[in-house]
Amino acid sequence: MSYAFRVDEVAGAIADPVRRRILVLLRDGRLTAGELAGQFAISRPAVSRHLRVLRESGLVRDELVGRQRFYTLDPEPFTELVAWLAAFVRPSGWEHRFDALETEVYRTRRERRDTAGTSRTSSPSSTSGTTDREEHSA
Amino acid sequence: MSYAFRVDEVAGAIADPVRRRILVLLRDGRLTAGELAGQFAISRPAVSRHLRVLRESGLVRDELVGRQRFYTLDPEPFTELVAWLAAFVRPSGWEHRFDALETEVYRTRRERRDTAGTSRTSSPSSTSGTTDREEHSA
DNA sequence: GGAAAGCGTAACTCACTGGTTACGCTTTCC
DNA sequence: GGAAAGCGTAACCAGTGAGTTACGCTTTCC
Repeated sequence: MSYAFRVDEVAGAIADPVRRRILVLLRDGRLTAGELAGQFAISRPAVSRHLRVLRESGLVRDELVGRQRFYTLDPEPFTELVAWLAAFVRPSGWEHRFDALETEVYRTRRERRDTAGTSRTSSPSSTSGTTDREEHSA
Repeated sequence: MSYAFRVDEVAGAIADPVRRRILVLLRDGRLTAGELAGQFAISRPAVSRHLRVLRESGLVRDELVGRQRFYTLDPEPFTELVAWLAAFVRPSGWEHRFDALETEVYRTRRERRDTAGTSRTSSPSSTSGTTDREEHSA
């Protein structure tokens, strides 16, 4: 028990390249909806909806300031997903170490708060690779 | 640079509840396609295609034995995804620790090999939750 | 050798997702 | 007060993804 409840939403949110790039952009500090949209070739409403998905999955938080809306990362869902993944990677007895990490993360999260940026540029990423199976095509 | 290349495929694969449950089932040891399909209410070909997605994302490996096909977990993509996620969670300077963990994981992975199971039962999981945003609906 | 078991694939349907344009609401500024 | 800025939402459309049934191939077993 414990983890693996919002995993569905969080994994789904992360599964999109645009949303992943939004998250990466937000890693350096908070940005407005307009600043984020400016980084993409797609329309502003499209980005707006991606932001909604990220909001609903809890990965970002929004704050309305005047007529602009600032978006910030919320590391908690990341932690949850990592926790779920850890069960597939841990050598058994891993979770203890993870919990320790989690504690530390929560601590330093506050320290990182209010470290806001304004406008920055970016660089695209994300590629794909092909796989071939062992026994399958043999 | 380093990680974040197969992230798209892996995240997409994990975003589906059926596939996640397959992974959970496989955590206790290898299972045949039929044994896996037997755990779901959906048709066998549907499960078969989920298995293909998991194969192509590298999360599982298959081995043909006679007329049955055994599926096994491959922890490596999990590790890659965790590495990508770590950048959002780490207190800075985290990656070193992660690399250490990764090393350890690879070591113990081999030890876990050949620990095959045959037939088991299961229990469903996965739920969802609603979120409400701070400033948004205010 | 032929029936049955075990799986994957093909063809098709239906729902969802991501994109676009049009629009409306709130805040700023002259 | 009215124009412009900043964003979200609605309505619509095309592509994708997950499910189904039908089918074909290989291996086992009598």
